Amino acid sequence: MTVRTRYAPSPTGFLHIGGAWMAFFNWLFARSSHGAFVLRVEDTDRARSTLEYERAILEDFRWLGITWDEGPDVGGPHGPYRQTERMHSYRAAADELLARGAAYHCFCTAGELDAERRRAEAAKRPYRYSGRCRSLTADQRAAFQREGRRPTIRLRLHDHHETIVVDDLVRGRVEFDPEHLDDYIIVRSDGSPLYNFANVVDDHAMAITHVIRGIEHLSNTPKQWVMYRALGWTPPEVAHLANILGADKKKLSKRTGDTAVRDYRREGFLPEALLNFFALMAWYPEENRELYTVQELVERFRIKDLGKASPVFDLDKLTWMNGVYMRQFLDHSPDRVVEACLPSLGEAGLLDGTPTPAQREYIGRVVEVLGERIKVGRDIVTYGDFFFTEPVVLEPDAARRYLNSPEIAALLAALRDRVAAVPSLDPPAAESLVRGLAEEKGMSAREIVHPVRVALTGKTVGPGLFELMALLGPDRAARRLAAAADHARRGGSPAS
RNA sequence: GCCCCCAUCGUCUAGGCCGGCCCAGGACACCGGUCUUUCAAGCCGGUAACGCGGGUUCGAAUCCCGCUGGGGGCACCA
Repeated sequence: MTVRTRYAPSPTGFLHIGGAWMAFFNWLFARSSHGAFVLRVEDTDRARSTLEYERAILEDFRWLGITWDEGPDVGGPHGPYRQTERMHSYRAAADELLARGAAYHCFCTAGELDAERRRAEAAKRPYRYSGRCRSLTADQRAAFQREGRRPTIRLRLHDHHETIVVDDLVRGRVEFDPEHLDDYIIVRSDGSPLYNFANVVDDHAMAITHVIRGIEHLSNTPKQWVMYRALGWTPPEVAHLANILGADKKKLSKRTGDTAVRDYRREGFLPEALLNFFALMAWYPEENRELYTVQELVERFRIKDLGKASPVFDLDKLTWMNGVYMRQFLDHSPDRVVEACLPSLGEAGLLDGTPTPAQREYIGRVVEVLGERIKVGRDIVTYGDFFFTEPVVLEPDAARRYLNSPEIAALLAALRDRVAAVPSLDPPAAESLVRGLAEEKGMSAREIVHPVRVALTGKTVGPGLFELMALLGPDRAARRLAAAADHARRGGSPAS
């Protein structure tokens, strides 16, 4: 049997970390068993669904490297892949259910049902549909029809008395007493299908064999199982995963951090790191190891080894992991690091639009100088903004501490003259200029390095001083040293 | 209210099916030290957990029961 999995996003927003995580395991399972991964768009909620969101979600998946074999854009043998385009099959399945007597028309209005529900709540009884429309006569139906009532369609669970067993691939056998289920609505009065119905019909039509989904669906599963049976279909294998929690142990929300995949992309996280991290939130392939390539994950994945508890999204660990990948890319494909830094540069106003080849080259050199300091793309701004600003912005504390005396001013001015006198600078040249000056003045390198660093970068922390001087070049370095000398001469107070 | 799921360091987890190798291992974070012009990275070291209560057993993180805590479901939402 060929494994076929799916992820079914609703295009009502950007791709959420939780959704991407769930999709990832479905994808991983399909790939590890040489099966197919299907993307199905659940857009029956027409008020909130848009094509823009659909496109954005697809783009985020593509960026992550989660590829689909069938979907709304590429089509496939079981299409179409948007629920709004599949209304005919829901209609057909509903008719089939009606014909078999496994479903019936319900003429109760929303208001009437609401009243029923409220009564149950007031009596502290669990609400179950009363079943008033379960066995209407033709006359009664006609009467309701004449009143102008438009019926919904309900699945008949009433006759089902056996225990419903869900064999969850990660949780094992879970039993449900059918007495707690009621005849639930599968088609609205306007003829559109509800989630539990469309989902079953589509999974069957698309020959889905395995579904990995959120635990919130575990309680829905028995309802779906009854429908599969009524239709004479075989349900897929299922595995339910607990949801990702935020640092506050509550459901991941904007309050505790970014929730959209796109936010992480913008901040300069790498898809490789994200995928590796995703895996670890529910599954450790081997003991004592946390770094895996996607290929290794695909080779090792076993659905049974998935964890049952709710993982907390640990941003610190993701950041560490991203740093590991950044350092690897620094060696063999530094362009990937540059790529990850671009959005942050744009957002910080340090880069306008798409970089020219020359700008890209320069950014590449900045990345090289910043080196392993860049754990996330945005670090290029926190550590290296001065490579892109003119004049440099002095951090007040740093200037007060290191650019505060006439002696410093003289020192910086002296270095400025030496820097201005050379045609070009490479790191060794920069080093000998600085160390040479220190020696002549009888100072330690340390004493001169700090003020110079602040003069050139505005900060007390950053990349190696000589590398940074070389990249800045004699002109810019000289200008900054002169400005800083002025600043120091005034005793560290800002220019008026 | 009813039903379902879950429970090892602050966090992610290994181990639990086949009880002794676990006075619980790794990683992130944190704290020291080292390297060093700063920061980061690296290296060395450290703090830190089996939710509670009963069983079963010579022996329980591991098996059983109860409790507590957390999460989810009970829609003409998905």
